[in-house]
Amino acid sequence: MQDTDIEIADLAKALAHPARLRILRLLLATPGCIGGDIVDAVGLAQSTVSEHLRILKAAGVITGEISGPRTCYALNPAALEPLAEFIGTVTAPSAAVCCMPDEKELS
Amino acid sequence: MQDTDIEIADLAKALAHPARLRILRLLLATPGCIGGDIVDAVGLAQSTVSEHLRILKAAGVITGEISGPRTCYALNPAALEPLAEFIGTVTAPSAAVCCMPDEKELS
DNA sequence: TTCGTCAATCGTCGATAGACGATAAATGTA
DNA sequence: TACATTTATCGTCTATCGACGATTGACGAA
Repeated sequence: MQDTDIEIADLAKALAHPARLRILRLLLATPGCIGGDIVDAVGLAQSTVSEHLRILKAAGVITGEISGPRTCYALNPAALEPLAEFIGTVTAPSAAVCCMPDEKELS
Repeated sequence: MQDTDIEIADLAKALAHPARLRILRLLLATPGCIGGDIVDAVGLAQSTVSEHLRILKAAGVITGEISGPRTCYALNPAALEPLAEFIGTVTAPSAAVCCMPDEKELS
């Protein structure tokens, strides 16, 4: 259980910064893959953005493969699974696996 | 969008520590509410646990009301909503609001 | 009132995170 | 080859995190 908790904590840590959330939103909104456009979008220094990308990549949330002179970043949503499961466990009182639009509104 | 991101980042930060995840699991597994039992369960110093509880409470993830000489902690799952929504947005490629067990396995 | 218990706060310490500029490495192009 | 572009890494600085012991405050019990 504590191994899992460390993994989940690391995932949460990867999401625990507005700049990284912004990067994920960018990758989500961009059909292809983007490289240095991220730097302009988040408004931080190139080295800082590179560090955030490294953290996200280390957590497995994104993938980055070198494509010529630039790097192609893409989302890897599956990596968030453990964290999503934990939150689901906490938010779902006891029942409701899925597909149960009962009195719990899901906005 | 960045206000929301800051809020989500703060929530993620609250989850970004194994001890805090452990506390949440304890609160989830405990029917009533518990006080200092948490200290024994997580195996850290009382002041350290109190600090973790303060962080969770500041994020709104738990509530703590004083009940006589001790404090009664309880989960507040609704506070995780923004984070859950973000993760849902990322993990759901584009369609599939819910109730669509297609080729994406949901373990 | 006095004591014991429980939780919060304070002060301190080392470790980590976050930001930046400067530099280096890789690659396509002139 | 030489150059421009793009990204990663390094070094440095400040701020925050995480842990602890010690102290304080609140409350019930003797």
